[in-house]
Amino acid sequence: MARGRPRKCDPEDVFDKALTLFWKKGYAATSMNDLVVETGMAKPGLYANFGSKDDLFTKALRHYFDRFLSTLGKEFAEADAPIDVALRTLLLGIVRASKGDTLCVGCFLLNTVVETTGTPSELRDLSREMGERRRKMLRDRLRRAVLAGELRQEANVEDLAQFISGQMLAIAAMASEGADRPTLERFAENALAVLPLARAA
Amino acid sequence: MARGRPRKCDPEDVFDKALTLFWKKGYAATSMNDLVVETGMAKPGLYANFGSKDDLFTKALRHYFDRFLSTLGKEFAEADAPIDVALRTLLLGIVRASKGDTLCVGCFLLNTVVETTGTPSELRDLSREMGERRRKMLRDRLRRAVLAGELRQEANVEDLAQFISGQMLAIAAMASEGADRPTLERFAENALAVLPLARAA
DNA sequence: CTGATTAAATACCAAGTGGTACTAAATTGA
DNA sequence: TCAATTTAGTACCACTTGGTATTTAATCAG
Repeated sequence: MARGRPRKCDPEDVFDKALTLFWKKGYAATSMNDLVVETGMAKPGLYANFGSKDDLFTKALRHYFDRFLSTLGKEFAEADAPIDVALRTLLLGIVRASKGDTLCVGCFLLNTVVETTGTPSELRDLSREMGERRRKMLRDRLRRAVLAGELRQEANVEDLAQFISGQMLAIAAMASEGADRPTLERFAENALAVLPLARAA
Repeated sequence: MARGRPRKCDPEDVFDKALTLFWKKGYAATSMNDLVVETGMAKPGLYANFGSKDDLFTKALRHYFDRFLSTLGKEFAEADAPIDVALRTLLLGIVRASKGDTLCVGCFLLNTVVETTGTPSELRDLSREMGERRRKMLRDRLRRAVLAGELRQEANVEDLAQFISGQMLAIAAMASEGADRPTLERFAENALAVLPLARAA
């Protein structure tokens, strides 16, 4: 096994570094040369392993979003915690992800959605679709909470999901604006303060 | 007066069109050639009138923000309306600005703050400073409301301003995600629902 | 009509863009 | 030792980038 010249770089490492750079600089501002410097893999290697710049970016965004779904998302959607606890965990998780110590600042998905708003493209469609999946995750969980009697029967699940989705975006945007972590955590708490209005008596 | 060859394009029109294009596509994805096509002014004319690409973008962003301050901002900061009415007017104004019929989608300032997060630059500093001015405007008005007895004496003006600032960003982000106007309006109403918690008894 | 003045338009520059053909190196199995 | 195989690395491609020098056109004061 492993015939031929051995690899210099682990493609997974390269992929992670590429994702990080795209996250930091965005699609347009990141050149293939930047990626070569950052990852240590020469250009033909990048194309052989990941396809075009567009392909690589798309894969990176998908990976980023899948990771969100399988960690914070899964925890939120599946855990048995009461709805208010689940929502608090989710928002504080977003704070941690948006302003981690070692990671990038902000949200890769929001960055992409903003960068691609102006012109129709597959990337724009993809990033918007991810937003829709996020809202669906919220709706499903909130609906469960209504059925479980945690939220009022008349609670507007659609609007509530949109509201929480907006708070997630707000946290990422404020992180990009330079807000520090305590500020974001207080914001999350204040955002959760509307919840009692929907809670069952 | 008006010696020399007459202008083909009104520089103000050119500037407006440049602002619109930067708003739609962002800094990196907009080339000087795009601007030439969009504005109808040849490249040397652009440089003569507005300086470098960076200069032109900076001027456009400043103009955009000044316009916000002198319309929605002024109305919010100076009008005598009760605080809840003023906040509703502000948020619904943001909805209108983020999803107008003829204008661009989203917020030019948010777009810039997001695009420039990853790397230090004057543009990053400028856009963050504008965010800070927006929060200061909110703090000042909220403090007035506290003094006027409209909000509880112990209300945390700092946090409340940050909360409203976040809602403004959320609206712009959701507009970029493709949300329609009624959705954004319902979001604004829900965001305002936290206000009673701070209102004086 | 002339010369000064202002702006438009063309052409151009070096550097960088996404992407690829080709060569050189390093390993394994026979 | 020698192909076969797989990767790394160099060099290159046509095209676009931000930015400018230069020429041409259009106006007005005298």
